[in-house]
Amino acid sequence: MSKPTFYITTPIYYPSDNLHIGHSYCSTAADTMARFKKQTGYDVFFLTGTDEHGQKIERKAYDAGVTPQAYVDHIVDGIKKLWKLMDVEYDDFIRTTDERHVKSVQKIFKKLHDQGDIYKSEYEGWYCTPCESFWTELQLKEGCCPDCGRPVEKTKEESYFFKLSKYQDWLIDYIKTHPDFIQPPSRTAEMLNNFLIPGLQDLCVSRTSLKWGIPVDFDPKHTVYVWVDALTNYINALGYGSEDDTLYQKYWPADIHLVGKEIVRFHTIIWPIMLHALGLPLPKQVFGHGWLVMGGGKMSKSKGNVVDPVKLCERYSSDAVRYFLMREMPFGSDGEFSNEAMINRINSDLANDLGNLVSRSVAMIEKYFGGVVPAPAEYNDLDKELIEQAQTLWQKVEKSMNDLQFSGALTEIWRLIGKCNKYIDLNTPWVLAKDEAQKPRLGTVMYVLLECARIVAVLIAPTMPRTPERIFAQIGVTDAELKVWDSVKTFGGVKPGSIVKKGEALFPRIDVAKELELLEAERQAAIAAAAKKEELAAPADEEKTVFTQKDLCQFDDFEKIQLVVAKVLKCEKVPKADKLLMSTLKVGDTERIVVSGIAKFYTPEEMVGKKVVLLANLAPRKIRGIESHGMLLCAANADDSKLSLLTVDSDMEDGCEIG
RNA sequence: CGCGGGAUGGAGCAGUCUGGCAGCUCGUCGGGCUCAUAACCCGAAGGUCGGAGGUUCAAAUCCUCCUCCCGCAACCA
Repeated sequence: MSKPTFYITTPIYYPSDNLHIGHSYCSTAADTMARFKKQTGYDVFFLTGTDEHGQKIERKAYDAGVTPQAYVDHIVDGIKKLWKLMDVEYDDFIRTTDERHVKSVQKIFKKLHDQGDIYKSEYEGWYCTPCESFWTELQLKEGCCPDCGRPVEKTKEESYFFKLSKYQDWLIDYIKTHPDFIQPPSRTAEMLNNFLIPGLQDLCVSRTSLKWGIPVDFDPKHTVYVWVDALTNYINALGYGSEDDTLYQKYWPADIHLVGKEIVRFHTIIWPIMLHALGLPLPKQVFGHGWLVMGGGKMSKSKGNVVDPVKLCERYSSDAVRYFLMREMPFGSDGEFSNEAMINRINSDLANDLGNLVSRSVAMIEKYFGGVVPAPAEYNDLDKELIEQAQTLWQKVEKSMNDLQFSGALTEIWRLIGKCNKYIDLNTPWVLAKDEAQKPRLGTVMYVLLECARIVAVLIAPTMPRTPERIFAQIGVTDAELKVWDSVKTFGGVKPGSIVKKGEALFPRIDVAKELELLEAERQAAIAAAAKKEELAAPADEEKTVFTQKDLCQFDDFEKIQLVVAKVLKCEKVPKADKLLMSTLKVGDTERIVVSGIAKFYTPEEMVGKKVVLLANLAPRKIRGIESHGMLLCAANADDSKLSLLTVDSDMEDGCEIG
């Protein structure tokens, strides 16, 4: 007797900054799906939340002069307001700083440890100072930090590791035998070829350098690193492992984890293995959706192309924004976001097609029938064709929605709307109205239109939660049973005799030119603001760039280092490497090849002739197959966004020693 | 030859699996209508389906090669 359950999640967002339209996109999709499932009779649980730990937030909070907790509290506040504004109605919002989550993470960590899937590394490891990250020998890429690529130091710092490698074959098998697990299917090949088949490495799951996180309770100097912390939110929110796990029992495994394509990897490799190790069932599906791109590029603050969903919703209504997001691009592939595209969508689909259809239908009933819905007389072929389309529409919508093809579902609905507008023209009610004898025919036409409007209102509800009621109010539908899913399977729900009432335009037409101008002005202002902020932040950052002096070094040690002036004779890009330049250097009477990761900052042409500083006696190393003999000294800021080669102040011959 | 995805009228996309008159939305132009939010309806113009070759009665679709774009990965002594 109980309804089937449906558990859907969004990723837990990282609250280091306010969310942008890309996050809204994902949450709107999840919400639309959740609403659709509720509408079609499922017992739905919709989870979203925030992933609040980690270095970046610690730093942001420090910069803002507040505690990390206070910092995330503030951002989370804004996120919850955004979801409210966008009618994203989640059943639970989990924060990784929640007590329930922290406790459960500790338990899970311990369990995995006790059963031997998490082990403490007994070997010396490698530490990347800028990243404050600890890596195993295996994780290193060419002997460098796999995150930032900078040199690492040998340290004895211990760390816990999760045995991913142990379950690799099982996972490959699982993915191959469950073709629906990773969606869209193209992602499956990506995961298998890039990560699984080459082989997994054990995963570092604790850090001793990280303070803002969940402590490993049985070894408190360790902090749980992101994986176990973030991914387990999906079961922790349901009370897994707690005294009351009824929700877990009821809803797990999840039906869909909706994630951005950039994190498909974590959800289809690390998370399944973690669950499997815990002896738990896997989510039925991980769906990687595409990104909203703007002007061809990813959104970024400095480009000034970050779109603020709050502004859009305030200006155009959340239903309009939701409609645009769900309609504009097929779910799963990337889509272009532009103000123009959005406004055009709103104008043509919502104002012209839907809004105007309701408006003209209601206006005619008021005009010709005093606002009282007429009873239909006999249906002719024209009517029957439209009716047939209207009462079978739900089947197409249902199919598309179940495949997460929101765009397809909406396209089908709008096909009916288009047909209705045409139906009006074919029947020319204004002509019928002039002939009293045609009154029954006129009534039939009006009735059919109104009923179609009702069906449309019901079907768009998951995507546009507010609009249906506004339509119902105008077309005089008050009975609750005429607003539910089953009511669209038979034509004829609207009751003759009910009263229609023309209201405000559902979606007022937008003046495109004017609006674009306004938005552009705002965008420019945003860029200026971002630039200004950066300017202000830059000096402050420098002050705060933590300069930690390393252990003292004796003169003897320094003597080991041989720095010389070198002249760049030739320079070319290393093929198939974005960042590498290969330079031929003249050092006195010798020549040598050095490979450097500076291609983003210098072109080969401008390198030629430069007098640079070379660390000459560095042990040679192969980089991308080329043996590099030494290292060009550079100054670089923390995030590598700025870099400058060291040169000598006045012209010195190559080969001169520096010291 | 690291792994994927993509290239289709001016714009954005579908169609490709399973070959059969090249389709949708927006825009442009012309017409119709007057119920409606200058909205709606009809019609037209506009594409050698990224390039070259091949298979076939027939190719956007299948095969081979090539070019360009986008992710991921790699790369940072």
